[in-house]
Amino acid sequence: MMFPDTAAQNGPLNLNSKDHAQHEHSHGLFGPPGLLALPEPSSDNEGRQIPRKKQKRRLSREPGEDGDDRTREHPFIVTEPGEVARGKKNGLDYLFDLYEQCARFLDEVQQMARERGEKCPTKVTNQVFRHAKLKGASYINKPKMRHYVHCYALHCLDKDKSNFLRKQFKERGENVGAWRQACYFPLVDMARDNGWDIEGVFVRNEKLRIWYVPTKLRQLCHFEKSKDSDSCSYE
Amino acid sequence: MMFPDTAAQNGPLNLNSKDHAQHEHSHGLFGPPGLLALPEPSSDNEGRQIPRKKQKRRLSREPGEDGDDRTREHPFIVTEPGEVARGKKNGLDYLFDLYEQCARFLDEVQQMARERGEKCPTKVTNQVFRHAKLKGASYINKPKMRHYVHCYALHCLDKDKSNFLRKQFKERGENVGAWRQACYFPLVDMARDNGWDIEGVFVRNEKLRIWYVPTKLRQLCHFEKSKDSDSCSYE
DNA sequence: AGAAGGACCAGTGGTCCGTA
DNA sequence: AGAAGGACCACTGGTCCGTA
Repeated sequence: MMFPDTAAQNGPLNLNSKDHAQHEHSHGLFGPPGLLALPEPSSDNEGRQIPRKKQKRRLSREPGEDGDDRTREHPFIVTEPGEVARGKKNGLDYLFDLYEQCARFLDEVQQMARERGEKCPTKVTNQVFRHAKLKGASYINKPKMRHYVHCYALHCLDKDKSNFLRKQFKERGENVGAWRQACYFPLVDMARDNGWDIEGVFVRNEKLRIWYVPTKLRQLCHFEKSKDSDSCSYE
Repeated sequence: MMFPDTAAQNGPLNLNSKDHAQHEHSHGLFGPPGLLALPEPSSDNEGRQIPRKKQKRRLSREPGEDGDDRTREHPFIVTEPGEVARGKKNGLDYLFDLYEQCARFLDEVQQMARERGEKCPTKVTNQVFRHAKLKGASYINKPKMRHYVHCYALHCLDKDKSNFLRKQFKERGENVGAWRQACYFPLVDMARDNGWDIEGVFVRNEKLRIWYVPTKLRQLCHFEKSKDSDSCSYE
């Protein structure tokens, strides 16, 4: 498949450093203008638009459209480690595996960026989610992954506590939302033990490094911290 | 000056962790909903909008407006180290000082972010430029700073070569644009010496770390690299 | 002509809320 | 009701080009 308009018509690719090895700064730099002109980047840049005109998003599906009928993912339920969710449900091991998949997709995006000399993301960005979708992982999406990041964080940072929490909440018959809320608190404790540097807690962990610290978690840490120092000043 | 609408009406600040110190996970977590509700962040967030409705930018100044007549900064000329530009010109020492000022403004922004528990920028972002303007440094702006980043980079990474280039280009009577172009090549050489990791070259330098690698420089490195490996495969 | 910077814009991080 | 995720939006990084 060819797109003549994008494939051809690159500006002059005269990087002009054939004599770049010669001594000092005589890089043929004083030639004609257009000297440092660079060709367009490869252009098949992971589905990103080539610019020109904001696109309109279509609103909800018209009834009567063909519709490839992508049904939603099954909701998560609280499962203990190793337990497979039965019925139209997904378990937490599966949830955490999604995070590992994202890490792999990020690796691929980084690899591609490096090959192309483009800036290389260090985090799971929109680009990574786009790439995942393109690679067929349609079950991965940004709101979901962001929603449970801190649960994954606990899983990475203290597997025992994470596993214990899962068992506990499963026994009590709590729903996913309750378990998710509960995951914040052990993390706040860990932040306290690390001088309230929750960012650092994330960055220092090999697997967590690539995930943004969730706003709510950062705020929780902030308020706990100010409470701590308040009571301190009354001692 | 008070803005009652923004200052009052914060949501319920029931972080509700008064019993946070008690054993294990009984953090009062099973109380009423709204439990993890957090108050609005401090809101005087460096001129950022409080959301709701995209704002229109005014186009160029109507003739006949009062106009505080902020004239443009004087253009830069190539000066040698220590030389003060005369006439309506600015010298390169002044240019480089602008970068140091930005670093200080970034420090301030980081300090504020940490106090407020907000995410803390590691680079000179829009927020930093906004802060600089707010603090009266109206002579600092993003396009200018981005334009000369690689010149500052050379100044940071190899002061001798940078100074030499300045003297050389001043002698030859070259204009700022020519000097600016010339600054790319020593940097490409440095990238080569560092396995083409220009990102790393920036990040490893204390002062450069906070500046984004300019697109053009990254591209230059990329094309030089592919040229190198091409000729290598023919040996 | 050479240069400074207001203004623009594709895309991002973040998350609300119509949906199932 | 609880949960999944399309869609939205303030803002960002990036830089063009009307301006002086």
